Amino acid sequence: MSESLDTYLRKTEHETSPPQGKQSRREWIKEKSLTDKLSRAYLLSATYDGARASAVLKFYEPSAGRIYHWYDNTGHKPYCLTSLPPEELKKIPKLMDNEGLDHFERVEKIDPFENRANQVTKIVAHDPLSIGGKPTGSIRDIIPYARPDDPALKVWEADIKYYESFIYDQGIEMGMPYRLEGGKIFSLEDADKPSGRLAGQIEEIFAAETSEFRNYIRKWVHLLECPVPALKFVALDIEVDPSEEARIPDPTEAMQTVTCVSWVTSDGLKRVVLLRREGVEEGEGKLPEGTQIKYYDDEVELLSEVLDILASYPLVVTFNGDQFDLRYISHRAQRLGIQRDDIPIEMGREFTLLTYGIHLDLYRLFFNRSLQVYAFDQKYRENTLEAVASAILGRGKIKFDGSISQLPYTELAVYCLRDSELTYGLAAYDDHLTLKLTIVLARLAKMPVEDVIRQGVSNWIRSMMYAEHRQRNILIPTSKEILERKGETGTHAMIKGKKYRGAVVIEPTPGVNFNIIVLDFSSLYPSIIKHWNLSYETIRCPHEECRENRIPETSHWVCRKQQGITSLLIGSLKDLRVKWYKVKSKDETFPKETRSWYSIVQRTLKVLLNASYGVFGAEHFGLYCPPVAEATASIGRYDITSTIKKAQELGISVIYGDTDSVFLKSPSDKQIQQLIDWTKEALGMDLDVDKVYRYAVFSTRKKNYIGVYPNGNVDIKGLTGKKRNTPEFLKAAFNEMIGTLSEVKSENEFFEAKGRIKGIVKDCYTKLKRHEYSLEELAFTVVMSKAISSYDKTTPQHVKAVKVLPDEEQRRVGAGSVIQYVKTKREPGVKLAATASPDEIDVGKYVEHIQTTFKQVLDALDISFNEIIGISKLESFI
DNA sequence: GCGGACTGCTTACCT
DNA sequence: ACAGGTAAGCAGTCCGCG
Repeated sequence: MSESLDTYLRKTEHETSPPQGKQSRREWIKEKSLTDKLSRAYLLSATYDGARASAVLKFYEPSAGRIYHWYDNTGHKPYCLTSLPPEELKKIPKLMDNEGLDHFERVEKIDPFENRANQVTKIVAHDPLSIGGKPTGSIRDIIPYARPDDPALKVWEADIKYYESFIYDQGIEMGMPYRLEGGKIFSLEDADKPSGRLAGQIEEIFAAETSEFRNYIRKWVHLLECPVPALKFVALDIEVDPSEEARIPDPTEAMQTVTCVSWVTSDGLKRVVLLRREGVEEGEGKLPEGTQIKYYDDEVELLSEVLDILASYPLVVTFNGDQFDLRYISHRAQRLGIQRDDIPIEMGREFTLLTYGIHLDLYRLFFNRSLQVYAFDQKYRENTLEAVASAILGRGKIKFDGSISQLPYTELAVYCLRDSELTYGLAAYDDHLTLKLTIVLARLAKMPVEDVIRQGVSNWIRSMMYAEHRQRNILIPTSKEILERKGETGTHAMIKGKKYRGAVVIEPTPGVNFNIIVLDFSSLYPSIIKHWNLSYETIRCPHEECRENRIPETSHWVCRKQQGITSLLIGSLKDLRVKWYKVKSKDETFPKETRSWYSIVQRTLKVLLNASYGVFGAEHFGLYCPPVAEATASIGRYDITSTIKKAQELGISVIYGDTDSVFLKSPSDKQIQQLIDWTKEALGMDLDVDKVYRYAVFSTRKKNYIGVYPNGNVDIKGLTGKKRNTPEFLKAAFNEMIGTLSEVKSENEFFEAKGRIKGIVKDCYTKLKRHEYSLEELAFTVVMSKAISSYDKTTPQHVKAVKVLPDEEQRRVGAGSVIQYVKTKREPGVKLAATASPDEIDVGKYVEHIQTTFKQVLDALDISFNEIIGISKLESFI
């Protein structure tokens, strides 16, 4: 063992490998991770251990920075539910002969549709796979097969992962602190109750709500007020010799040598290990100060050190480690003869997990669309380490020319270490925002952090709702059952192929308008879900007397007798966000750390709330219920249309509106207040002043406008000049025009501004004609959303540009690649920017692009594009 | 054989 | 594997045109 390795192993305070020859490392890890006493440890993960046939919880103990495993000893077992009584089940030989079957139990469950208790049979098994998951002979498949003609036969809750079932049944609080003693775990809820003053304040805010609603608020507050400890973690990255072909190494084959591995830890260590190879030069790369570097002659020894790290850190963070780094390490180690049982990596089909600690693949987290948009404010557009890190950390990967196999040692080390540093930065920046956000989601979704990071918003909401059902002893219905009872949709979508009609967009009034007030319904859809008691069980409820409680513009009605689960869950989360976390995150009387925590909480809630309506219209969602989605959208249309009508009655002119907003032209304070009061009274909805524009510019196009704030800041929505595929020369000219507009303070100043804008457009046109723009400036930048071969219906321009490349170069362009191309005169009309020359450019096409980009604004200013161009044509003659 | 009207595909955006 | 609505540009098809 090297000296430097010894240094950091002392820091981790426990050994990483078993005594020589005693037992396999994975078994040894499991034993070493057991404890019978912990005063405070945070539950981060759960899984199922097949060998021990029980659920395992993984706790993080902050003072030692260690993970401890707790094996369930409560006797909880996998099960599913069925409508068949035990005596009928006993008549099914295949079931009775099933080796996994343990026993039957008669249990009472509340039927969510009828809201009454029912007897069902619980089929308990020895192991999860016997319930469902075996290719043939799983219990969940045997039962319906045995009774094919029985339409009333039902099997429920058979497709929930076992550890999820365990979490839900036991009310396990993911992400929360626990005490462990005498083999039992105890929630530390009393120690973490918000201070009396705070709890009192929150109680006061919700005093008018029902006691059921207030109970939900208390549950959320308990989960969301509890702080997150500092986490010890390592970020890791590997490099592989691409050797002969310049293809991406295959992690399941793992044919190529691992040449370099680097890692950066939360306790300040930076280390690079390199493999000595023939003909590689030392190099002149400069590693950051304090970086440890070690050369190995033997790849097995190098990998052993890496496996030690993976066996000793509680949290391992990678960027694409699921698909590449950890997978490659595992297969490579096996290929080189290391025993499978000595590799502390657990491989699934899509995930790669760790035997000891927890692996978080940040690629999957940053790839999540909901988080990208709502948690990270669309700061990055592509899902590469380079793009995400540059946007968030302001620092990108190391660039070099040629192949990675040609890099000298120190250059390779610097390159590899940078990737680890960036990955580390993505986990650590902004006071560990990424990790905290993950833990908040784990608490709300009742899901292990590893699953949170790898799954989408529909699974978070599914898990949150399933847990709620189990806690209230409500039977979780199957998707099929919901669909049969509640049916499909009835409205007609505007877009072909969509299931139902969505939001309305108001035709804008073209032109420039000063003093624009934008009002919007705060959290429109969650508010509707709360106010209208929407949920899969309450919509189209079985009660005759509820049928008159109609949803506008649809044939749906909603229950008046029973409070809907979705309505309660989403309603309480929404109110808590709006009335507590959002306001208090800006309250200067709170300490800075509290405000920053509140800001993370409110952003996380926003992610969940924004998706809460959409999931009901998503077929793969566990509680898919199209009428709920359709009703929500329909009420939204009703609310905004009647608000606009009311505004007009009040004498306010409405310039524009989209989904949940109305743009009003110079309304008086009194008029605004009247409208707000009316929506509260008539619709039960909160309408707020969202933005005030000094002036706004509209063309005839929807979802297209410029809004200038009193301080000169500018909102640009939907305009071509802002889109990321627009060539730089157009973006630059467009921004120049925006700069001019931001300085306009009154209608009088517009005259001069128009003159300057004409100048900007004309200048852009002239420069184009004179070939003064470089190819980079002229390039369109388009993301290829799928593999080249999948473009079988049409061949878009960016694909055309790639298709002229030789095959081996084409193969390197896959889904997610960014293509830069210019438009050329000769067939096929496009060429990659890097391969084109300035004289091939199709100037005429580019003039059309100048026109569309600026027309969106010129129209509103009453300026004609041709007039501008005409002038310049005249000048070019002189 | 060619051009205009049309539909469909694709990307990027808005709420 | 949240949803639907809009803009823009191009690809591909159909039809009329003696």
